[in-house]
Amino acid sequence: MTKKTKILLAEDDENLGRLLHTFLVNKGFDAVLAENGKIAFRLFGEGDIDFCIFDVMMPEMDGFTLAKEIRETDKKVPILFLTAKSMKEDKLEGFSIGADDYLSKPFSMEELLARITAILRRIEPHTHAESEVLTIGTIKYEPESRVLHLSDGLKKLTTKENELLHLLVKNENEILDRNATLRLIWGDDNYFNGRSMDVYIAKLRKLLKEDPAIEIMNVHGKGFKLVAK
Amino acid sequence: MTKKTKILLAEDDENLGRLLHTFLVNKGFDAVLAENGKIAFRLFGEGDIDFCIFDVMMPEMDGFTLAKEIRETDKKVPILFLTAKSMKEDKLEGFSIGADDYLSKPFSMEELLARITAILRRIEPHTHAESEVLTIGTIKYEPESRVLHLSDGLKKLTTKENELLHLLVKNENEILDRNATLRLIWGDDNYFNGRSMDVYIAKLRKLLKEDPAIEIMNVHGKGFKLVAK
DNA sequence: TATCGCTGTTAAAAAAAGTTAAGCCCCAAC
DNA sequence: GTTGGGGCTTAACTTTTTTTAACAGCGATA
Repeated sequence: MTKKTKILLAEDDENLGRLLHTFLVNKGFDAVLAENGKIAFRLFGEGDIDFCIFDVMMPEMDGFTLAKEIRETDKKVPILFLTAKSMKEDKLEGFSIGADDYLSKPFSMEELLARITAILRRIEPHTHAESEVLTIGTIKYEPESRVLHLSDGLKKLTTKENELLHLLVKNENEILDRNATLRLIWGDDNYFNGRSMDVYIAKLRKLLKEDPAIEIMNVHGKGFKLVAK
Repeated sequence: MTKKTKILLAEDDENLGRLLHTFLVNKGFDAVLAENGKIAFRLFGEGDIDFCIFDVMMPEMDGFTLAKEIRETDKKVPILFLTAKSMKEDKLEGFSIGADDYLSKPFSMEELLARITAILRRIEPHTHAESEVLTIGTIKYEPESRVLHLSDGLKKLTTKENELLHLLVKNENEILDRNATLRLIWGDDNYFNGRSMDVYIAKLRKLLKEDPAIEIMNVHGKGFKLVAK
């Protein structure tokens, strides 16, 4: 049994939001509805989102800004924008951010479904995570169940350990921006959260120490980078 | 080891061109710089180009004409345009030709890099990890893991040491422009960053001292040049 | 050769990150 | 309601990395 595709839906119009949510759940998706961009960003940080549908115009944080923030730490998750009308400017801006598709209101539910399935089909099959098992060097890691397979048994990670490690692994060999990570996991990139993050980096290094090929390296003033030779 | 992505860069502004070229090479791409559209077109005919970045306004042959010519024989190679300012007309014309993205000057290097990787991700599943081992004289150097193999053991380089050395090695026997390097690594070519760079040059000289054939020589008023006799 | 800007070098200061432990808060068990 | 443990944050201290300062030497140019 494969895991359901989890869709993050950001729509401020209450009626449309509920309608979409119900439709998606009916079609077999696991959908979460956020009423504005800020809430959506927080939800993205928590859950394991497979797909995004963002209304462009929303209060608090618009769809484009939201997408930009998310792209700081996740370069792959598909994003589909909903625009109020056929706006060429918006389309251009959206595609440059890394949008996967567009839908101009009004649209039919069937059309939306067609776009979603089309995007999901052309993405690597393993991307819709079905209790995925990742590999860090020689160590197995299951982000869903927050378990690390160490030589002396299983290690159950805490929420923060898991969120940080998952981000590092997803961005393997790339710099994980310090402030973007803080905003995503801690909600704010202030000094103390930064120190907290450093403490977690130390924890993770200790856990991953058993494979000497794994290194969480610091990039001074920028962030951290996970490399496994 | 995977083949590097070869980028054709057409930019008539010499400073920007070199900066872009250096940046792209530093980021692990195989980049070729053309100073106008005609030269770029000839280069495209010779090498097998994986990616194009064209300035819209250039002498001899502008970016759009160049793209049209190339699209005659190649419908797939990604093309990213650089526009002088946010020009809506140009954007529309470019997309109709088959542009993949746009960037309006001024833009940040990081933004450019983000766009390129976003497009490459769409085109083909791409492998980023390539653990290259470079050689400076008799000294082995691994820029990815920031390690220098010295006679008295491994030396882990700091972020800045590594960035600077990597640039020097990639430009071996060529002058590494002082200001371009400063903008690339330090983000700004002001006086203090310049002094900081000089300090790092001194550090690197000390590290590489064990091979007398290696020299980081100064080119007064221009920059530095790494030579290994 | 006098001068001024550029570079070489070392040391001190400042900023960022590594580490360990103490403190706090929430929640569940008693 | 109290207690205790787990998880996270804050604190304190250390180390590393980077920047700034200070001074000496060098190079081009008048």
